[in-house]
Amino acid sequence: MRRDSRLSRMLHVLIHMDRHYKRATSETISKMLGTNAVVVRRTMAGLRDFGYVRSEQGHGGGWELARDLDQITLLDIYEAIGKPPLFAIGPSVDQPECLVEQAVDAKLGDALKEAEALLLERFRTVTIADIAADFDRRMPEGQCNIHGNIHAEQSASG
Amino acid sequence: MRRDSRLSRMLHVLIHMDRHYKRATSETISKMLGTNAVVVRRTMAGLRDFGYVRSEQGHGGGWELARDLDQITLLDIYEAIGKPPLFAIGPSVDQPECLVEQAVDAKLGDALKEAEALLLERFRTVTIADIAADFDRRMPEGQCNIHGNIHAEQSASG
DNA sequence: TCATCTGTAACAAGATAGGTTACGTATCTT
DNA sequence: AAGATACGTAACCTATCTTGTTACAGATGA
Repeated sequence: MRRDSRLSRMLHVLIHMDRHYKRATSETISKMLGTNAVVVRRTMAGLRDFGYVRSEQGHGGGWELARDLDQITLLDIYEAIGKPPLFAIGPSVDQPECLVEQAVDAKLGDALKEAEALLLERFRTVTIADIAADFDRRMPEGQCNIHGNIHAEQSASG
Repeated sequence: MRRDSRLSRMLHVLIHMDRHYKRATSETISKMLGTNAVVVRRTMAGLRDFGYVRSEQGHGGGWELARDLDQITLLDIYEAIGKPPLFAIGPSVDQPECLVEQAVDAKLGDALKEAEALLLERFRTVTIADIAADFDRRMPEGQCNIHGNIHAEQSASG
């Protein structure tokens, strides 16, 4: 299985929604992400449940932001997509009876917990608006439209 | 697939080899780990290549430690098993042309790199002997034999 | 009524660690 | 020399999880 890219994808989408779309259909978003509309609905369902976006059914419907980007942290989105596992490594069994194995897992678990705490702390203190600001700094003048067109073209060709 | 448990398993084995066996066959080790002899050979091949263990073929052969446990760090073993991915999350594509996506991945990548650096630093400063010492502290007096018998029984029943 | 959207179920694809079988080769014992 | 014991490795299957895809039901607006 490839690595879980839901967090990255959702951040990507939310910034585009803020900058380039007032309301976007799952189809439009799927073109942005290079994926499928069902995948978009599936992943964004969590964000809707947590109140970060709204969805409207039927003709003229789609997705829109329900909160300003400076009011949403990476941790919020991580939780909204269901707090998927952060680490690819771990113990072999959950509750080993072997005391050596317990000692190994405890030591390894300590290191992982530390790293996880650091990662989640970063997630907690970074808002999506912070990332959008990074984008503004990266973007050469007048590149906004060109950039927007990347996705527009994908949308047209799809 | 469940999480990669090779690091945990190898640490577990090395401590047992130090404490309970001077030389162990893949079959014996596989019983310890609740797995298969081929899996053991496959995983321990990396440790052999890095000089942490030796293997002897043929009658009377098996695996033995080639270095003291206080001379092997968790980082050593992590590298010996091929530095498998530490994180289960990551970007969707490797080199996105979208500048928003680049900004997202950069910010996310910074947080992940920090967490990875912390984790590897812990791996670097902890020796397997440190874990074995933790085991000694956990182990009530006289439990060593009982503990050893857990694996001995598994070996006998297999 | 019909086209447009979301909501979901169901299932296939892809990736990777782990499990299993099979067989080659080395080594010790007899 | 023969046989038993063990490692080395290829080949293939399994399990698990994200992602991709198809199909269809329900909601909404023209």
